Amino acid sequence: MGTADHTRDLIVTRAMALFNTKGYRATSLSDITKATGMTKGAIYGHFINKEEVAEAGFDYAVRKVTDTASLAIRAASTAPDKLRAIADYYSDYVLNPPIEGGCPILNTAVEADDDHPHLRAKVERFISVMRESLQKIIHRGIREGQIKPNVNVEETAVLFYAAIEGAIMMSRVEGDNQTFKILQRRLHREIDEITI
Amino acid sequence: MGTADHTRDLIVTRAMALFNTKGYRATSLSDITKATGMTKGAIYGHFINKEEVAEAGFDYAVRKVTDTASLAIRAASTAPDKLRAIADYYSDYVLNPPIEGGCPILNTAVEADDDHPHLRAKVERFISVMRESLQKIIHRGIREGQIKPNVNVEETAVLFYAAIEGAIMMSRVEGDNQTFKILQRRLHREIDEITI
DNA sequence: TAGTTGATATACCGATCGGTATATTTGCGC
DNA sequence: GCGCAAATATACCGATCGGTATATCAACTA
Repeated sequence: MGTADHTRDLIVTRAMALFNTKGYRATSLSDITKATGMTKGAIYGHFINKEEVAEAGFDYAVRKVTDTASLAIRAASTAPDKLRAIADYYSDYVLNPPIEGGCPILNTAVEADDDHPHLRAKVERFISVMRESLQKIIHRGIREGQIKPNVNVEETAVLFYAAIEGAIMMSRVEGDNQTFKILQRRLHREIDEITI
Repeated sequence: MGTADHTRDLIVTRAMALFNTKGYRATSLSDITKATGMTKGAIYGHFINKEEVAEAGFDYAVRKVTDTASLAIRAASTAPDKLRAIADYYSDYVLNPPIEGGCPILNTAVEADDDHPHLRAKVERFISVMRESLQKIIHRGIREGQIKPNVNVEETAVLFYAAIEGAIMMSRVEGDNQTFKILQRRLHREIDEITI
């Protein structure tokens, strides 16, 4: 305990790539054994069932998305620049997602909203965190005189994140990021308009 | 032939409700037999395999969404009113979707982008039609002096549809349409701003 | 009413599913 | 090197999967 369990990490990362590409339901235990080079015995030595692998996989995905995103956000100093950094981060994300298979939030949200209540709750929590992060950036921008004070913070945060996730869906179906690039330009324009 | 095949329609509509709720992969033939009250023999008398049921189901879903949406759009006379009608249509759509289980475009896009190339292509085609419809409305609004001529048509269409689909995803995960209502207000505000 | 045809029901197939019980291997304290 | 415990591998389970072959049924024609 406490020290890193490399086998468990290997299973989680490889399995999550499969879950995020094919879906949780469509990924079988034997898919995971092939991808990891391990056997069922090894996997069930670390997890009680497939569902636990899925939840650990989603936690790992959230950690990875959060880490890479907040790195990009922190690199920008002003609120408008942070918002631009988010739009740009997701623009790259479409074809080079941190987890193979696209956006794990979007994918998990769609697959888990009926079955898999634990996963659904985790997605809901992430979306809430994301919205609050966006709102904090905008609020701080207003407080520090970088963003116009009449901006509706809640609406802007929802518009940003909803549009980003929707455009990811569109771009992945289309197989390129042209659509996302169009949205990216529109978000930049939006940011310019609310910047003082 | 030529005349309506009620049995086939029954299978398609009941199956699509399942596909849209649980997913294509997670819906088994025996789920479909239970939902329709028919047996495998009847189903395979009308379809060569499960994939064909899925494609017929998606076609039906697209027809239904298109029909109900264009009804709402046509009821509005000016371009800004048509855009408002679309935002309002989808606001109701979140909790009372025309097909049980949410937005079939979003659900199918996420599930089909790796496997199911035919479904993926159908989704891509619908998204393209939707974008063009939005662009036509805006273009016509500009031509008829209802919408400001400096509006970027392509960007606005992508922003609208992406934000709507993203907000549907968010709202369904959250189990209510509060988030979509916020987006709806933001879209109305956007429409007001581009209206002459 | 007998025969025919298309629709539906039943019974069955091999494959694969998630999961488990048991065997084997690995690595470490001594 | 020995013994033990944890990690991993193997073999197997019942259930269910999509699909098919065959049997039964319903409706219509002659």
